Amino acid sequence: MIPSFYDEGTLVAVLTTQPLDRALDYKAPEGGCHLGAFVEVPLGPRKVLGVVWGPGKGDYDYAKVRSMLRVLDAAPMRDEMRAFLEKAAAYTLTPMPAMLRLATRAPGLGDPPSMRKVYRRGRDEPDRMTDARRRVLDFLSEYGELSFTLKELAELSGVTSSVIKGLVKQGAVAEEDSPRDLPFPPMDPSRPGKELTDDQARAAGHIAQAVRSGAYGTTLLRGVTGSGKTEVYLEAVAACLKVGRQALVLLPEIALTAEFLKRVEERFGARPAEWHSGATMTERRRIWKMVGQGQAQLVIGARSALFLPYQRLGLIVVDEEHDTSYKQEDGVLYNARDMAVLRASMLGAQVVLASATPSLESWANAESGKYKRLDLEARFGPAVMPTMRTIDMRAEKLPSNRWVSEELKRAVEARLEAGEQAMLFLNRRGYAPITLCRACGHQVGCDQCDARMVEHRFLKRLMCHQCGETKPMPTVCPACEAEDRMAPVGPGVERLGEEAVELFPDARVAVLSSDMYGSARALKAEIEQIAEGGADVIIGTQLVAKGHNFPNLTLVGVIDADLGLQGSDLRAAERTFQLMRQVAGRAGRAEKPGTAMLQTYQPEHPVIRAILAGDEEGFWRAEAAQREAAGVPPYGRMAGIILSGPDVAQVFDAANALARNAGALQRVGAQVFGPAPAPIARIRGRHRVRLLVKAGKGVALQGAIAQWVGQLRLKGDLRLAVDIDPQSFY
DNA sequence: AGCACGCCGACT
DNA sequence: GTCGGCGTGCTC
Repeated sequence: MIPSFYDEGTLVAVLTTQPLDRALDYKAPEGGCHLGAFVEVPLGPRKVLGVVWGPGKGDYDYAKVRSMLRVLDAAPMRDEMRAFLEKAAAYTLTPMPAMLRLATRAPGLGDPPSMRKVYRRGRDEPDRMTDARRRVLDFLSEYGELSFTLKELAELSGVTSSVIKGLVKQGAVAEEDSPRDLPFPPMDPSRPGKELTDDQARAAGHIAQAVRSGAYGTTLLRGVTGSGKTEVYLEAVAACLKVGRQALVLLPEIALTAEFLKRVEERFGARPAEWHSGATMTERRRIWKMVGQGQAQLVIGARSALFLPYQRLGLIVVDEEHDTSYKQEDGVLYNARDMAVLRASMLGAQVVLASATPSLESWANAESGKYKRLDLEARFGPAVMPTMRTIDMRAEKLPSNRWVSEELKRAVEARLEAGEQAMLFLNRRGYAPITLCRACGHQVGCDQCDARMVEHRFLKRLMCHQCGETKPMPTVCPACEAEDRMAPVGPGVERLGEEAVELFPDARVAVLSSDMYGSARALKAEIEQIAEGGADVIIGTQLVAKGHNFPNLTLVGVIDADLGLQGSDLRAAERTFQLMRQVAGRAGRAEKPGTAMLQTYQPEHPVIRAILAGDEEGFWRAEAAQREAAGVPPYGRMAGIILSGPDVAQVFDAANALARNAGALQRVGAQVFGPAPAPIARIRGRHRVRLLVKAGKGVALQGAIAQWVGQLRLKGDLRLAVDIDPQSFY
């Protein structure tokens, strides 16, 4: 049993956020410290953040052991959280300090509560009354005990701050210190939610019951768009709040919309804590501290909200669980969906994985009985699903630089006449994916990466989608120096927008792409404005497929349904299936029935056929059989090892050396493939080489990999990253 | 991550 | 002779 308190001078192991490979011993400070305490410790000439991780190891020259500087003013990290971080680190092969950094992503963690001055009605009357003074006092009387900041009060009562200062001096206005980080308003789980259908009520009841049991469990909640998934899991949230535990709803970053938050606020009568990348430092600190004190009952957030210091978490909802953005692709490589299940299992909490189109992993876990599965029927019966059909592009004779088939064009025109919205979906940002020299055939590439530069006419530049590098559009070919022969080839959403303007001259055309708006906030505002009728034809990329409601949208045209079917990615078919289903689900979400048209060169492809037939189970079964036969996830295990460095030969040498000495892997029956250039062989000037590891389902892969890569001494600027359960094969 | 130490080439 | 490049190792 580890003691939970250490007296002054005791030897204690402290884990810091510095990239050291283990915890360091320190002496407990004056007044002692708790296990899990957030502390400041000296490290060389610096002061760094750390957490008391356990008793000291005592294997370091005692004379050199230094004393901790201070215990920070934050609730100590709970045993459960420390154990979770350790397990997550072991699973993802992430060094502990990097793991700890994920859990301390809030500024001013150790600062004493930040205070600010607030003002309310004081006891005394001013010696002389003036118009301005009257306005201030009337305003304050009206709001009773409420207090305001100086700026608020001055603005709201229409005076300058000097008037208020004057009143403070005379005691007519009271000035007080109040903590800047306020608790979140309590949620009211007993407010009535939306009325549920029998089907929904049954599903909600199941999950609520599980939440009340206080045990771990995972439920896959499957339901098409409009089937009321959100209402159902909000009932589970209500049940969780009622038993006094905290709840977390994870969403893909882009789905964290004002519309969604409004629904939550309506359900619980107050705004939850919102944790997302756009949050200010002040907001982050407030959420981190309040979650830790149990004064934020409900958190709605993107994947990193999983690492907040919850005190008594009872439920984690992972909405759109199949979404690829749950997999962090740089830095710490973790899948928030899997980590949510891990954390819940350690806490005795429930997980709800919600999706219209679950990932094959979750589908298989439900099949095998690891997860419970609940299916929701569409609220208004099957009629709400759009009519879907393919347009065989092999039969189309489109002029060059045209991508909208005659049939799709006519369908859009029909919607415009009916005063409804149509969407053209193309998963390619920018104007044209290729910029080609008509004289010599040269394609403009990025100087730093092995990727083609994509023309963004909106930005008036070429952009590399790997590293974000931009350069001006060349007028002279960089290879053969021919003048004015550079031409855009292929469609991007911007170019499709131009075509739409020509095809539908009277329609208002809007192009929605993540790079066309300065901020996520501006983009969301634009999407909402369009959903309310601000455009007739919507041209969009991937991001429009994510959970936005367009009530007047009745037609979706998928310009290139084949994008993503090809390629070496083992999840390509699954992705295309999910994306097509979701895009199709955009149409006819409200009362109006919708149509989805898929332009394809492969109308016979099994994925396209499964989409058309609406035969989801059939698709999953076929895909599962294929993966099982190939021994790939979820029926086998995979890991990627990416070595990168500035010198190709050096990177390859290291990768070859690693591949040759794979004894640790062979002993567990795992296979190594490669080295091969990673699909994107160069990013930001660094060459990337990849090894793929494939193993059977029961293999203890992490241990073997750790042992294997541990033998490699990385020289110079060489980096090695292990990606357990790689999602993207790029 | 920072920062010091130290071992080789270009300069005063 | 000595200044400074950045490869290597250490921080309790």
